[in-house]
Amino acid sequence: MKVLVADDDADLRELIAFTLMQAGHLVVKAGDGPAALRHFGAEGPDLVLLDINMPGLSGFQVCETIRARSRVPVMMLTVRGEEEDLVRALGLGADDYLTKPFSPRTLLARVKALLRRAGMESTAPLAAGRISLDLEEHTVRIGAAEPVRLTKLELRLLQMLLANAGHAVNPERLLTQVWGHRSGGDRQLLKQLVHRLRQKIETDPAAPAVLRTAAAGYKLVVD
Amino acid sequence: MKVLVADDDADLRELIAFTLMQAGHLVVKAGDGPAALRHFGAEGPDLVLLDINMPGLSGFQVCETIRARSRVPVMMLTVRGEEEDLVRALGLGADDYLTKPFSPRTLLARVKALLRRAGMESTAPLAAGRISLDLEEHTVRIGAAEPVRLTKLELRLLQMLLANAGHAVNPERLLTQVWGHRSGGDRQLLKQLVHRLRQKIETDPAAPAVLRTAAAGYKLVVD
DNA sequence: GCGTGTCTGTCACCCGTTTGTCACCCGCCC
DNA sequence: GGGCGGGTGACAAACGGGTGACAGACACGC
Repeated sequence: MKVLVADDDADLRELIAFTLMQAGHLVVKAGDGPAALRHFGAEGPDLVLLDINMPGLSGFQVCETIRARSRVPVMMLTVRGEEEDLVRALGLGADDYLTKPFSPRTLLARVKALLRRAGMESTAPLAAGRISLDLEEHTVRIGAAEPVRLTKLELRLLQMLLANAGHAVNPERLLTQVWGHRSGGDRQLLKQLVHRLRQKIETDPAAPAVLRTAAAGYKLVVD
Repeated sequence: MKVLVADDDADLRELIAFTLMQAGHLVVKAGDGPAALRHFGAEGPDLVLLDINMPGLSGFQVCETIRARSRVPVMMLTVRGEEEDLVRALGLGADDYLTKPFSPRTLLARVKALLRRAGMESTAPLAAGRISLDLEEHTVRIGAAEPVRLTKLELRLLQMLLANAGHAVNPERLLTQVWGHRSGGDRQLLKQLVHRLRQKIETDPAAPAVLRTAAAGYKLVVD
C-alpha cells in the first residue's frame, strides 16, 4: 500500500515513514501542505497521514481539498488537548486521528484498521443481483435493460448503495461518502440526487422498485 | 448504540448522558466503579466511557476488569495534565481518552470516531424471548407474527424496554431515554406513546399481553 | 472567447406520517 | 364525593420525503 505522510516535523516524518516501510508500505513524504497536495495528485496514495499544523496549507485545508477530489482514507495527526481541531477535522471528512505522541505500534494498528476498512469498501463488488455498475463508462445496467448513463454523483451514490446492497445506508453516511463532507442540513441534496437517479433507473419513478426509501435511509433492492 | 457512562461527578455524568442521548444513543449511567462493572455485565454496552477518579474502584481497575472479559471500546476521561494516567490507561487497553473539560461536540465526534473504528456500525438485531427488534428496518417481530413497522420513538421505547426485558422500567428513565430531555410533567407523552405502540403490537390492545403496566412503570413480557 | 447543453445546488411547495396536546373516561383509594 | 393516575379519542402542529422549477457552475465544441 502506498501511504502519503505529510508533516513539517522532519524527525517525526522520518519516524513514521520508517515505521510504515518496515511494515511493508510504500511511503511518499511531504513537508508542507502544498507538497502534500502535489504528491497526492501525482502518486495517488491509498492512505494519507496529515499533520494539522503545517506551513503553507494547514492539514484542514489539505484534507478538504483531498476530500473534494477523492474518498481516500485520511488520518489526521493532532496534538494532545486540541479537541476543537479534532472535531473540525472529523467534520471535514477525515476518517480517523492519532494524537501525538503515539507509539509505532499504535500507528501501525490504526493504519492497518483504516486500510482494512477502506479496502472492504473499495473491493465492493460492482455488481449485485441484477444491478451492475460500469465505472469506466459511468453507466449502470439493471436486469436486461439498456445501460443508463450516470453523472458523477449518481455513480458515487449507486456505488455506496451497491456496496451495501440489500441493506439501508443512513443519510449521513451517504452524504459524507458522496459529497466528501457537509453536515446535517444538506439532506436536500441527497433528496434531489435520489430523485434524479430514480428518474433514470426506475421503471416507475413514483413507485421505486430498486432504490427504495428505508426506515433508516435508502437501500438498493437487488434480487 | 448503548453507551455506559461511569463518572462520580453527577453533573458531568448527566451532561454526558444528555449529549449522547440527543445523538440517539442509549445510555446507562454509573456513579462509581462497582456500579460500572455491574452495569457492564448486565447491559452489555457497545462503548464504555470511564472516569479515572472514581470511588470504589478506579477507572483503571474497571478498565482492566472489562478488558479481561471483552474487547468493547473504552474511552477514558482524564483531567488535563495527568499524562501519567493516560499512559497507564492506554497501557491497560483503553482505546481513547478525553481530557476534561471538553465540549459536547468534541465528545460526540470522538465517540463517533471510536465506534466507527471499532466497526460497530453494523446494527445487530436485538432480541429477547419471542420479541426481536430490527433496528435497521425499524420493525418488531413478536413470535411468529408479521413484523410491524415502528416510528422512531416507538423504536426507542421498545429498545429501552427490551434492554430490560421482564423488568419494570420506571417512567422517568423512559422519558429521558426516549425523549432525551424533559422532566416529570410529561407523563402524558409516555402514556400516548405506549398507547400507540400497543395498538400496533398487541393482539388485544385493551388487555396488553406484551407491553404491560407494572407497579413502577412499564415492562415487556417476553416469554 | 463564446454559445450550448448538462450537472449541481437551492428554493418553494405538496402531502402523508408522526408527534405533542387537550379533554375526557374509568377504576381505585382515601 | 373527590382526587389521582392510567387509558382513549380527537385534533393540530411539526416533520420529512417527494417533486418541479430555476439559476449558477461547468465542460465542451466552435
